[in-house]
Amino acid sequence: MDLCLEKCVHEKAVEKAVSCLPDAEIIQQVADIFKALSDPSRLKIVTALRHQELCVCDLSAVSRLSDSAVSHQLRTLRHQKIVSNRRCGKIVYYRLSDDHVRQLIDICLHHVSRCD
Amino acid sequence: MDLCLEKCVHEKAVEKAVSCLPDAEIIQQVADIFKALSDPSRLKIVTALRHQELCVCDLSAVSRLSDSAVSHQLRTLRHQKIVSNRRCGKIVYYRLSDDHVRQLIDICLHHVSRCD
DNA sequence: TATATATATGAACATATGTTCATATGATTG
DNA sequence: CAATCATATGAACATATGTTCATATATATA
Repeated sequence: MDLCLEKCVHEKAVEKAVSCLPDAEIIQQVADIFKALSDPSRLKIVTALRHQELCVCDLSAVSRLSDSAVSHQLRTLRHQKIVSNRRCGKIVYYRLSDDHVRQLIDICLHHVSRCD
Repeated sequence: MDLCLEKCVHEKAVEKAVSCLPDAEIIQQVADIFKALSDPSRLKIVTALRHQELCVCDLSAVSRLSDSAVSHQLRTLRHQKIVSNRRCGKIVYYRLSDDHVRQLIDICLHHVSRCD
């Protein structure tokens, strides 16, 4: 362990950063949201849901993944409360839970498109 | 393989979603940005840099990670162009490259704090 | 009730990832 | 130039992750 606690160079700045840093729990929650969006398969699913709700089968077609793979990924997204669903007979429709997700994706798409 | 291509339920919606879906390359780039932010250690580093630049040693202190671990993570963040650096003698200062990153983190912090 | 369809889940496997430890590089100072 | 400090990197290891395949559940229909 070479934790830089005494030798640290900019004491004032470090103190400020430490005091502004969110709790470990909050950091973990934010990390979990980003993680949910960090896989291309899940990102395709979420992006496809930006403008409309779709069923699992639709999402398989759009993402070109197996139904099973989509279902597994939807579970992850559900657990992170990124998507919600409603059942209508045999069919389960998924939608984005929250507009924040839409914003995150839009910012990133903007970012990689260099439109700033 | 049980790709749902013929049986797909909502042809119109699927077509629309497919036509709106960004290229695989763009999806991958966006996923990479989210992935860079999906680890608590990297997220601590990036969050600490939200309001000021800090050197590696400072970042070790703030995040309570070893210098080596911080340096490895900074490399990842550098490769994703999330942070930039400047050298000043022995010391290397890191800062966020782009305001988009700040926005992403702010939205997520807002989101998990349920302030909507 | 039996069958079919849409979705969900568990186990297994291969691959990716984050940390540590050892060591290297680059810059300052004696 | 030698020593020291700040940072960077490579290898190794344990853990996490995404897909597939097999199977289960839930709903509709014959």
